[in-house]
Amino acid sequence: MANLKKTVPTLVKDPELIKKRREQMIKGAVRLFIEKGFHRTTTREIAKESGFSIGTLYEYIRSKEDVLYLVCDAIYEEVKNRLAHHLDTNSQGITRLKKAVSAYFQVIDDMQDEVLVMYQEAKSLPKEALSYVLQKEVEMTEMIEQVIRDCVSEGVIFIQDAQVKVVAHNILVQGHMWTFRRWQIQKQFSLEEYTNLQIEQLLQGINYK
Amino acid sequence: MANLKKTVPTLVKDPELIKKRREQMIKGAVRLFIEKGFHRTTTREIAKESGFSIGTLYEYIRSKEDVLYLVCDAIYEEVKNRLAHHLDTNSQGITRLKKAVSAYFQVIDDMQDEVLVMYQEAKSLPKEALSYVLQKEVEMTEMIEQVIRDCVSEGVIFIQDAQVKVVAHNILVQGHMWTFRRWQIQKQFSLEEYTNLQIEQLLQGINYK
Amino acid sequence: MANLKKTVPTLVKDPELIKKRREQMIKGAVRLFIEKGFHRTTTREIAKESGFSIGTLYEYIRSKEDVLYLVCDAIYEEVKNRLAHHLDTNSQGITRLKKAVSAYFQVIDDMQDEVLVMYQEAKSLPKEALSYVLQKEVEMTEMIEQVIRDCVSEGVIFIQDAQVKVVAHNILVQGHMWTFRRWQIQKQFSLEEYTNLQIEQLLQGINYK
Amino acid sequence: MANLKKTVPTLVKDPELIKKRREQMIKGAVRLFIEKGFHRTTTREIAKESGFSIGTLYEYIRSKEDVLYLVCDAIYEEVKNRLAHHLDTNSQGITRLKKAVSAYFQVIDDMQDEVLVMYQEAKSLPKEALSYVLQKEVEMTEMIEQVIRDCVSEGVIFIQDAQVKVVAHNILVQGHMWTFRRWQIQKQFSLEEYTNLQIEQLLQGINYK
DNA sequence: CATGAATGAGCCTTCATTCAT
DNA sequence: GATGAATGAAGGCTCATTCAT
Repeated sequence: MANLKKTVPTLVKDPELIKKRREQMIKGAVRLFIEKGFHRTTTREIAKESGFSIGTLYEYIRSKEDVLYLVCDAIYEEVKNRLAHHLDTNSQGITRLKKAVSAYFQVIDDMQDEVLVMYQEAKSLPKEALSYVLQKEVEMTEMIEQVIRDCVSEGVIFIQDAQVKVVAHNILVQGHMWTFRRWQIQKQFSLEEYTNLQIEQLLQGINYK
Repeated sequence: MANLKKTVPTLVKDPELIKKRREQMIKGAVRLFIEKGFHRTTTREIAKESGFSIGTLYEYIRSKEDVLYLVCDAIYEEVKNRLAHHLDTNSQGITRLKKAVSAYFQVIDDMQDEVLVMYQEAKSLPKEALSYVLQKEVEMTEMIEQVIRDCVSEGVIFIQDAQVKVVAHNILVQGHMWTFRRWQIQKQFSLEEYTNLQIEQLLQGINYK
Repeated sequence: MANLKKTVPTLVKDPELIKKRREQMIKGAVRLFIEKGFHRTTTREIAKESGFSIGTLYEYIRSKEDVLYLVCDAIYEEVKNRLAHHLDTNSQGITRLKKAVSAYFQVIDDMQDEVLVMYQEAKSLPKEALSYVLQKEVEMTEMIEQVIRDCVSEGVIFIQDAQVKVVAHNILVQGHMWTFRRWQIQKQFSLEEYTNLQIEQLLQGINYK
Repeated sequence: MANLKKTVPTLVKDPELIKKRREQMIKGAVRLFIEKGFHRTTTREIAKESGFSIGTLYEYIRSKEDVLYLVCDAIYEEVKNRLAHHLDTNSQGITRLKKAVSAYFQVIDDMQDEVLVMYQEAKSLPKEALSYVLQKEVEMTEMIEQVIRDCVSEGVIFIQDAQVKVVAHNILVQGHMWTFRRWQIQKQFSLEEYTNLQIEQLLQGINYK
């Protein structure tokens, strides 16, 4: 269950430089992937957008797929970090869950393009790299699950264990929805409205007889 | 808002033949796209898998993207038809909604691979073709919305209009979830369990203080 | 010990065409390999020299190494055929061996450039292809050995078995010498002189006390 | 016909250092060339195998081809030296020639890989460098020729002048044979057997009527 | 002197598309 | 209508060489 970070081999030795160059690279690649997708972006374009030559690009990666991995990894890391940061509340009771959902939706909204790219292109990752990335998804799910379980422990929510998982997945996916279906949803709702409606639905379900 | 079917130009006149060849083509292409994705599939492979030559393939389409359009269109049509077929019930009250959700999840489960392919590759469609396909998504949403509204009209559900939309989207996306997150979800739940849990959640929300 | 011909896969089906195109390709490639060696020759150059486009080249081979294999194979085949043709004599006694050596040296002289290329570049063949080619060398050796053995059977030569092998190898290699050391040898001797001297040496050795 | 040693320019002044670094370099390069050939070896690999950086490598050479020249030159020098050392006998008569051949074959056997590399890769040398190296080959031939001529002078061998040259070339090439055709010959004979058979053949030729 | 990051020309190969038969 | 050979733009990647530190 350990999830050692997969490291992409480099020809360059200086760790400082690696960090710097990869940041440039990721930034450039994300911009391009958002614009035209992974397959339609060439390595030459990535190099240029990153501010260095094609030769230099390949000093920091072995293959184009490495760029994708680096990009997906960075985006996940960013989302997770932001989320973790926002979850760090002292709220009590159901408020805690509400705030978590709000925070999560907010993070997704802030990183719409990145999230979109990641979910659309990750499938092009080589098998092993994909596993590493999917593991991150599992971790995200667990973070949300934990918030719910905390509420259960506190006695503010009464649901069976299986339902916890389903609800966690639902919340996650409702975040994705906000980006994937934005051409429909963001025309109809503001983020705040969307958040409120989803939280309401989450807590009360449909009010039926 | 018009939804005229976008037609792909052909060099061949005989409509019967067009229909036949395109069916072969779609069947072959879906198989390949499922296996290796749109970008990694070559037109030669599509022709071969379809049972005719590359030259013939290009008698029935203008570009590789046309194949993708035909495939996405066919899959949507199939999903919509199957769903429409299953919705055709005489159920009353909340049961009607429950059955709709069940039916929808069942359809998705039956067409997992196709649904997965469609949602993953549609983004590679040229702008205009993408619009046509997304329109189908809107229609699907409306079908679900209609079921909910019917319940509202019948007086078995009391929710505001905005919530109807959100719930419809949620249901749709929970269907996608069943395929997109199958590596997590299908390990944890059977389709029946998943369906029941989602319906329960949908109707009652979280049982909280 | 069977030596099935290794066939290079093609995208083209018409065997006539394959034969024709490959002949063009081999001819062009030999010319280039002679001029600048295998590694310094580009696939584009091969295509151009063969009279077709780079795309077409790759319809008839899978990799650059395939060209080298085709070239080596063709040269060996040519040398072997020519030699076999010339060996087809009715000579008796030692004359038979003399004629064989003459014929062989003549063939080598006629195909100097090709022979040179083949022996210099074959090492770049992938392992398996190299084996196929080396097998041809074995067959050549056996052809020469056979001529010697025939003389032994006829009772015109008396040498032990091991010596037969060594002599056969020597003859082969003295042929190669004529091309590999041409910058020295061909300055000093005409082919006829060289042939006579080698035959004399072969038969009598050094006349020593 | 002058045979001035071609010197490879350096950025470094200190002759001691140059000598030391080049020895490292040659040792490393030979190892790599034996393993994968000149063209498949990169300058980076050479630097690494030599124990210094790519930058340093280029302080001691101007181009990759310089490395090849240095390597070929060093190998030839080594072969020549070893041979000269072994020839330094006091033997008389035909024994002198026999010992020379034995010694030469022994040297070749000891340096198989190096000899193989040199003869296979020297062709990639730039024209001028190639001439320098070939000159070494001439010198080797002359060394052998001299041994034969000494025998002729001593009156133990009676052959015409032209034959002397041919025999010298034959001996040289029979040495190469031992490495180039090792996949055939070394399977059939030990070095001793091979040496004896070749000497026998050299002296007596084929015993024919 | 030594280092190693940067460069970019150039290589091999693929593949969507066309068109003569 | 069907076929498949031909095309060449374009892509991913390598590697000899340079030069600032």
